[in-house]
Amino acid sequence: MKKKLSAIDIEPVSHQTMADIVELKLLAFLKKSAFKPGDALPKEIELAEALGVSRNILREALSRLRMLGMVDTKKRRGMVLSSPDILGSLEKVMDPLIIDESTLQDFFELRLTLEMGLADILYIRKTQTDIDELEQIALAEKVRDKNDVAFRIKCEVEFHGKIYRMTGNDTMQRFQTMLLPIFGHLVALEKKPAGGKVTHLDLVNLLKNGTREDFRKGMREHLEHHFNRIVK
Amino acid sequence: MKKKLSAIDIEPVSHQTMADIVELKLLAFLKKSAFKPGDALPKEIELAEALGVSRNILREALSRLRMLGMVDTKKRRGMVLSSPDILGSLEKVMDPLIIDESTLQDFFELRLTLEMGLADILYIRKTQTDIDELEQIALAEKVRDKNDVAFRIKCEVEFHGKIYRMTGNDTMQRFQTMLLPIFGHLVALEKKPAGGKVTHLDLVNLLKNGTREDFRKGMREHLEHHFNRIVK
DNA sequence: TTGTTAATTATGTACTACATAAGTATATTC
DNA sequence: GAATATACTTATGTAGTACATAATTAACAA
Repeated sequence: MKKKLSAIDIEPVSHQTMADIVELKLLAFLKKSAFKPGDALPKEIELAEALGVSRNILREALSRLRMLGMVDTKKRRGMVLSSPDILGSLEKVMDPLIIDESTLQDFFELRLTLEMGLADILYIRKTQTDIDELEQIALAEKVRDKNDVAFRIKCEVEFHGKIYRMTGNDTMQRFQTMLLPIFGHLVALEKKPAGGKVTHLDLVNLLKNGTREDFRKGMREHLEHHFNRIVK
Repeated sequence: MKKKLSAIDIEPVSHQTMADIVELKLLAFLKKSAFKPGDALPKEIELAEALGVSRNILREALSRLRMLGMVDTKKRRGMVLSSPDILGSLEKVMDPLIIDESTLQDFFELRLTLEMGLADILYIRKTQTDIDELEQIALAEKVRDKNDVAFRIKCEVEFHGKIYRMTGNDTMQRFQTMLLPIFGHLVALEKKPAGGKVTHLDLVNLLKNGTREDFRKGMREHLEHHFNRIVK
């Protein structure tokens, strides 16, 4: 899905700032030095002197690492390396209005790909309790007018969200939650509601009685109209 | 895959720093104010005054947004909003040694899920040229000793990497590249090589002559020993 | 041992000063 | 008067100093 945004596709000269360089050096330092989460790091003044920059600059770089969750600082105690919150930074920039079109499309496809690949893990981890809950969600959809757009979207989010939760994979679930706005943004551009032939309730029944591949085929048909958006 | 790392699973008091707050305010400001990429932003001093913080703090927050690729700054010209490099920040923290065990496992599963879901997009976008190239890669594997670990890993990376490229989805491809170290890290812990029954060459043939579902089943068997790692 | 107080110290914040690069205006030349 | 050269202006980039704040340690008292 490469897309040239301008006729002159040339990279501007990289004017790296000191903070950029220090950031990279710190990242390399942390990874290379075999620090483990919890290990204490040198204090700011020492680092600044070692790097030959002002404390200001060092703090700009550290501030970035702090945002990534790579280091944790407390007063007097100093800095310690910590396990970064991988998806945290992703969540911050996930805004359909800011992300460019082609990347949006990429994430749309990524989401569909995940949805099609879920069956395997789902059939390893699914429990009767989960299936019952999923059925409740699917049943709840029928009580209201299907022309109520907000309600329909809410049902979609709830149902597919539950499926992701059923994988027992927190990261996957968070990832899906992040992709929701993008999905909504793109789908909102569509003309008509266009639900697939296979309903949520059908999927629940497949999950109950069908094989992994039955479920996957059902999911594919359920998502059919989304796949139609993908161009060659 | 939730996992308690310590007996005392309690969240430490959140002592937000000014930079944290300013960062959040800026993010909200940028998203809410309906800025579009390319739009000029207020200058540092004005922003600092408006927020009631020193220029130092503001710059720490701005530095974070710059790292995310959300804003771009040039001297004298000021700051402009830009389309962030979504995966850029992810790449920085993707280090198997730093990420905690349960998240590593999550990403491992995420990768398998993607791999199983690829068939759909692959069958939309595949071209004869791509299939030929993939076949070349698969054929090249047979010329060398299969006990050469480094070579085997190289083949794996090349083959699966090519498949991701064939989706035409840059984001997906970058994502997969990021996941490679994690995959390697976890697989390195395994005792024996343990290749699946379905070889790369088999997959190529399925791609040539088989249906989407044929290919997917082949992929499943190819990854079978990885799926065995997934516990209930 | 427990609780209180004081000293210590590394991070957090503010402010000032100046360097640098990129526009803008002015002057010079033909 | 148009083109070039020069000086000026301005917003970001970097450095340095000063002090506030909170957490740790040490000393002391109950």
